[in-house]
Amino acid sequence: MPELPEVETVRRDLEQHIAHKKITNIDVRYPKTIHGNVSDFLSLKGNAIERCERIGKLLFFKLKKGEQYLLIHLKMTGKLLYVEKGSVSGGGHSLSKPLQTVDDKHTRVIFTFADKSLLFFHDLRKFGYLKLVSLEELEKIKSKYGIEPLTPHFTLENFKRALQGRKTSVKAVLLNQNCIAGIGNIYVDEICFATGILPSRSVSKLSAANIEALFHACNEVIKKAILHRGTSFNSYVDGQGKKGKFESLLQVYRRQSKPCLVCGTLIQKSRVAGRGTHFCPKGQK
DNA sequence: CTTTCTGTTAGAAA
DNA sequence: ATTTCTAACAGAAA
Repeated sequence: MPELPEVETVRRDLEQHIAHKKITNIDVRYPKTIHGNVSDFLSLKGNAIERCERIGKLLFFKLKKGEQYLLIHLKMTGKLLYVEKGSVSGGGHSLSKPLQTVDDKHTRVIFTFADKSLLFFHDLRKFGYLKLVSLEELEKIKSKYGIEPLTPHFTLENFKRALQGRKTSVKAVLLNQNCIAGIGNIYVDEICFATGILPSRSVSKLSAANIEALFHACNEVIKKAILHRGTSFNSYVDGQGKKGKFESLLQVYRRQSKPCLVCGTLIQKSRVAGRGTHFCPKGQK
């Protein structure tokens, strides 16, 4: 679930549910999920979450005390699930719908808040991490991120600059978080499809019009995906059990061997920038 | 059974 | 400096 629209959806939900809550307990089931010193991490007990923020695909919670920040990266399979007080106990039926998404086996960390609500960090593949950092460390991390769609810095001028002098493919640049932040493998294919540009095309061979089209498609595709709460294959489910709705709106991703929704030509799949890549051989050049 | 693939990215190798 | 490849891990699919 982990591209910008999905992480933003999670951020908004968490902001609603856990902002201003005091952390009363932390259960670290899998210590390697915590980057840095685990004992230091446990010092979060007694602190409170002030607000939930995000840059690119990285979530971070500002803490009330100590100018500290809790970074959370979901990587491939990380999920954050908020569960209301009472929903989790007993193994009952009526109130336990969220429980179905919290299979205990892959739960790595559990936060308990003062009102007895819970936040589960669940991560099958164990690539995701939680890390406590200072403001200084946070700023250093943020400074490495490229421009992000739908933010004030994401201007056509800056977009051109981000692509300037690159010798690699369009796909590699759009996936490079240091150039452009937040785009992952699903949306990069969707953006390329929307612009009629092959993901494998060299950035150096793009026309001015191509660059402008890509710039607009980044904003439009990401905006639309956020509107639909992202794409869920098996991923994000909120406290009410709602999944993302963008999957049915995907134009090319995972549509190999199916007819192009524009021209009917069969969508092809290949490997570009080391990733599975979907495109229409007729509509994309 | 084995092999390949999967939404990410840090770090090594080229 | 930039680009490409691999490893980290688990499980589904072929």
